Amino acid sequence: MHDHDSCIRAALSHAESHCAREGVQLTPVRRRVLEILLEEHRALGAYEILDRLRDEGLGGQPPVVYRALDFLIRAGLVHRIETLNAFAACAHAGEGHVPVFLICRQCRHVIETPAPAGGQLERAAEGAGFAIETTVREAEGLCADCRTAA
Amino acid sequence: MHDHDSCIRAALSHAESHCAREGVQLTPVRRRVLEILLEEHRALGAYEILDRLRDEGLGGQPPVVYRALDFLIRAGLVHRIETLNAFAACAHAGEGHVPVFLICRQCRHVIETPAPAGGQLERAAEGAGFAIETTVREAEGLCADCRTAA
DNA sequence: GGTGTTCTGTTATAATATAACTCATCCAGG
DNA sequence: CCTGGATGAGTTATATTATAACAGAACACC
Ligand SMILES: [Zn+2]
Ligand SMILES: [Zn+2]
Ligand SMILES: [Zn+2]
Ligand SMILES: [Zn+2]
Repeated sequence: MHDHDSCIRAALSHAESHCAREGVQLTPVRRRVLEILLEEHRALGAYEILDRLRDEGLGGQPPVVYRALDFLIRAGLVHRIETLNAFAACAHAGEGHVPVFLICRQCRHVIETPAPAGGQLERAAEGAGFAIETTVREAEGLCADCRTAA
Repeated sequence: MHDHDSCIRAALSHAESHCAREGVQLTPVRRRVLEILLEEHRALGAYEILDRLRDEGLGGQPPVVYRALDFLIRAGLVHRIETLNAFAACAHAGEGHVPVFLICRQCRHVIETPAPAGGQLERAAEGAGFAIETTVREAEGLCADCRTAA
């Protein structure tokens, strides 16, 4: 099993030092959005996050949460999952990785696996003279638990 | 340069024989959606396609175009580009490939490159005991033309 | 001619995302 | 001090993307 409390603390402290180093602000809204994603430990839609914020009296309109997510994504602390139109806290913040996501269509869990750069996308881009800026690598299927359950 | 007329004809004839083989119908709406995507030779949003259909008196409501797109995607004739929430005719229909997309953020062109199976996604999945059903591989950046222009 | 199947038409609405403007705060330069 | 720029939050309204739900046409099979 996984020590979720210490995993959250580590991620938050990484976020703090990252923001301090970059000279940007981890404001209460931004910090709370990151905490929510870390606590849930799964991908949440922007409006799910917004509902949580609203319950806590912290910014009741969509732009608030979308701006916070933009910030966290630019900082590399959160990833957007294109396949789900959802967002998840990075599970390997600060490790210099390309994110690869495995999304279970049954239990909806998202596994972020660390991967080195230099896969098919990079090779394809090189062949075409294309300069990559960001990449999306996502797979949908059945996770190990759901496979054994079935 | 690229002989677009013959490329469209080839793709349509592949679509016809594929549907005949599978015993499914390439109806007028479905065929026209595929033609539009082939003619444009780029990624179109569902509502852009819908506007074109409407002009031709062929199905004026969103469900019509979304249903046609579902069909064409299931048939492997069209791909959904997750990064753009858009759709593009497959440039390698019938060649048994995993789609890899290079999306230029400047000219919005989408390059579909053929790629073999067995990249990072598959390796990551194997390590996690995850059974892949579909994959998304997309990169955003600058295409060769836009790089030389800049 | 009934009966199941497939496809389309239509209305309404859900879910996701952004534009545009306002206001508060902080802080460096004068 | 006080002021002008920068940053971030609040708010209203709206744009964009996608689906639910149900009705009717067309056809195929028995
Ligand atoms: Zn990550
Ligand atoms: Zn699962
Ligand atoms: Zn393809
Ligand atoms: Zn370009």
